[in-house]
Amino acid sequence: MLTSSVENYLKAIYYLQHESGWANTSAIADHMTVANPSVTMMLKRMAAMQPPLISYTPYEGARLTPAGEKQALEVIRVHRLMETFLVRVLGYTWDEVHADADRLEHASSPLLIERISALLGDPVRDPHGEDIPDRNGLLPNRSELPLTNLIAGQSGRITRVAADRPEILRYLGEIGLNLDVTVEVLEKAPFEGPLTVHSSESGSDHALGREITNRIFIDAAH
Amino acid sequence: MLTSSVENYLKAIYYLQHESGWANTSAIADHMTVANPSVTMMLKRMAAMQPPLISYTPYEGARLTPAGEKQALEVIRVHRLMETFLVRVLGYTWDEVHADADRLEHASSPLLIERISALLGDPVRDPHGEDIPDRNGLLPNRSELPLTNLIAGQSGRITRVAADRPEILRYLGEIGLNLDVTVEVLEKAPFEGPLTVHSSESGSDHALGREITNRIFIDAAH
DNA sequence: AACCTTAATTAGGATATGCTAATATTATAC
DNA sequence: GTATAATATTAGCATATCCTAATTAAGGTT
Repeated sequence: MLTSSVENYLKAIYYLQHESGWANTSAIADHMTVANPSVTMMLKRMAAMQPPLISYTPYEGARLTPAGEKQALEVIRVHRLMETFLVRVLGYTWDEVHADADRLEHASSPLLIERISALLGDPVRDPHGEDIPDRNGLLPNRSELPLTNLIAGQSGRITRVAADRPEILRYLGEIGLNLDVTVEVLEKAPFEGPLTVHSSESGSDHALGREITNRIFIDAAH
Repeated sequence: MLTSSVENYLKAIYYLQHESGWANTSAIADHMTVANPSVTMMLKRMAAMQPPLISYTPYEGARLTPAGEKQALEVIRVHRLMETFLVRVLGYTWDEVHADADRLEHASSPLLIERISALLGDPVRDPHGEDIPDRNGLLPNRSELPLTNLIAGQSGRITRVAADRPEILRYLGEIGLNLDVTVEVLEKAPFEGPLTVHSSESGSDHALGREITNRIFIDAAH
């Protein structure tokens, strides 16, 4: 069985690899709030495991092997199931779930995971709209685009909010930007400036910087 | 914050102290399936903590300080809440809960604990009939006696089953010896021999050794 | 092509937890 | 009251994970 630490590295590498195709030492260190040498050590260990979880090229970085990706998807499945459970069963808000899910994900037996999934009706989306891998690690293909990509006058349904900081999630919830809400872009300031959007839920308008609108995703199926 | 390891030692010391008034090195080592020297080391560390969790006398053993007892009761509270949750919400049987609760108890935030307790209606008894300490670590006083102490012809309600091994719990469940079931002692063999008991739940009779009947408790309020 | 910057690695150490083998202490038995 | 058995501790070592400081490698500049 993998240690929690290894599971956390797997998650980090998975995310970085899916953002930029490659996970280098500093990026992992940043993502995990850990010093660089700790990452180097761990990458070597993970590459030396039987079977190897990553392939590692010094001075370049790491990529998940198929075995590593399978494990990473399992951890992500549990994390997202836990977040869903915390919101749906225990009444957490979407900004409260992350830290607790992070701990629970390392303390879950296969039985617990199955029971939680069944209790929730085998959910496919967590409280932030992230896909929940199924038992086999399969993710649905979705078509969505960042809110930033809409032009003024366009509107769409929020399918995912990939904000990492709880404060941002709380703020978005407060101004009515929740999952499945329809938003309309009223104005898009030039020079990479903010977007002014209207929430159908709250009925109010708000200006949002692009660091945020890049992380709010809209159904592209229209 | 305490590590899981320290939390486990606290639990072990608490149990041993309540069984025999004192927790010595070997007993702790046995209870935790760990080598003796590991225990000695840990006891020293726990006695040196600020505030000390135990008082430790070399070659004698350990006792919880008030601070240690408070922490131990908190861990036990979480453990028993988790067991209750696993049974009531996730449909575990009483023999399946222990290992999972053992891991979850170390991964629970204060918020999680409060929410679970509230969801369950602040339960006071876990699936084995063990008392759940309240938020302040207080335990109700109960009057109960081991099934062994009944004489032939007496009957009573099962209030607690302190069997540690899951196989025993499973067996007891199968023959209808569950919490709150009324049992009658039909026969009590001499020379510390087995008791033959009748379960009102299953309607069947079974002979049980005293290692088991010592761990089944009956309401003494009658 | 030598130089500099940035990023990554190695060197050396710390902490928490476990182990086995060797030693010391306490308790028991004559 | 000494010898022995049972129990506990110390010594020495291992692993997983983290750290800081020093060194090395890679990539871009002149």
